[in-house]
Amino acid sequence: MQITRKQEIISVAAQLIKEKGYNAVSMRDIAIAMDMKAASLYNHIKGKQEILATLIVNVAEEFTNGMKFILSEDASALKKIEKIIEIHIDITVNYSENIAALNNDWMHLEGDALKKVVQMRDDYENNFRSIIKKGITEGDIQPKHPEVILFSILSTLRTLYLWSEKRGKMDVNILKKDMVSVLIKGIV
Amino acid sequence: MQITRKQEIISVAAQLIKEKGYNAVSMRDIAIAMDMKAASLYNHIKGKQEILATLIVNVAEEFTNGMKFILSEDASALKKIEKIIEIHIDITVNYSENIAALNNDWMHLEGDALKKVVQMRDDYENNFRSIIKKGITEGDIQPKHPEVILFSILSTLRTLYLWSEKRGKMDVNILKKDMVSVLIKGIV
DNA sequence: GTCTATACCTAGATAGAC
DNA sequence: GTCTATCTAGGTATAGAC
Repeated sequence: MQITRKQEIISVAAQLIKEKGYNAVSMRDIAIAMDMKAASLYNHIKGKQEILATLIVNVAEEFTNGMKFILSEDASALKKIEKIIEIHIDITVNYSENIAALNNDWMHLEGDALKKVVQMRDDYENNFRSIIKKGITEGDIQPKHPEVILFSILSTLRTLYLWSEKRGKMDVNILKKDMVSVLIKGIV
Repeated sequence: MQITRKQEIISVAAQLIKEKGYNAVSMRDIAIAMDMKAASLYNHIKGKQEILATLIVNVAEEFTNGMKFILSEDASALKKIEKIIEIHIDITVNYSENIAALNNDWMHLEGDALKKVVQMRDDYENNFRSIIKKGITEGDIQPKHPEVILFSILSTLRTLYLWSEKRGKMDVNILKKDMVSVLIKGIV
């Protein structure tokens, strides 16, 4: 698997989009970072939208596949939540720029890509919510409002990408262990 | 305190910026939402930057004042963290659009406003970090990596604004109670 | 205080030479 | 595959009439 010029462009663009947001990055900015002219980009990609759609759909599918795997396993609700946390950390390590785009620029997607991503996101949240509710009825999880639990865990996991710089300083497995502990058992 | 036309413009712009982001909202968009022409906006504001700076600096100062109050109080680290959670919820209820701008568009600030906001943010995080560390040395808080604790709580609190629509369905005090419980004691 | 008109710039994208 | 040149649309902002 060698890197194509197209992948290179998308990768360079991803960095810029993570830092400034989709609308603040121009095709000329991307071209400068690639050391070429903006017009030349169009020999490799159809347009700016294709970059955004590729970044977001790719990582959204990672999460969807991860959730599919978790649902297929026979485990307690609590174990499944732990697994969700670990999957988020793993995906964040490999796709931090894509996650930034997914979090911050999904609303700038157009057409079918927008519909698809919104649908995947809804499905993901619904599956997560069901696992939490199951954990509550089974007595493994505190009977707090499920939305509060869902939201507090998910908001932490979704913004993990902001840590991608600091990540080098901390081993991924230690991060997983501490993060699982803090999110599940709290801090006291 | 009657609402000036300037405040009205900033308020209308804040809604749009929350939904689409600063760079995706044009002066023409704001003018249409105000039912006037773009040129007329300039009789009330200096430019688009002023809108962003007002939104972000105002809410950043709320957090700074909240933290100042907490630091002045004589309470345990754990009580102070509870208070921080409550303050975030209170500010989110009143400034959800401003928080969206602070979270997503702070990097589009220019000049002194940018410097000021970044400084306030750093100070806030440092104060929060110190409280967590104090709680750990005093034995009130689990000896997990302080950055993990800081990050997991703060990321949840910072994205609370995404709940502003659902908020109506849930009483603020119940939300506070559950959120404090989930973030402090965990979910098990 | 709002309007029309417009200046000036930068955006995404295409055409066609090399 | 990359370039120069260019098109068209839309951006922020100003000038000046009313």
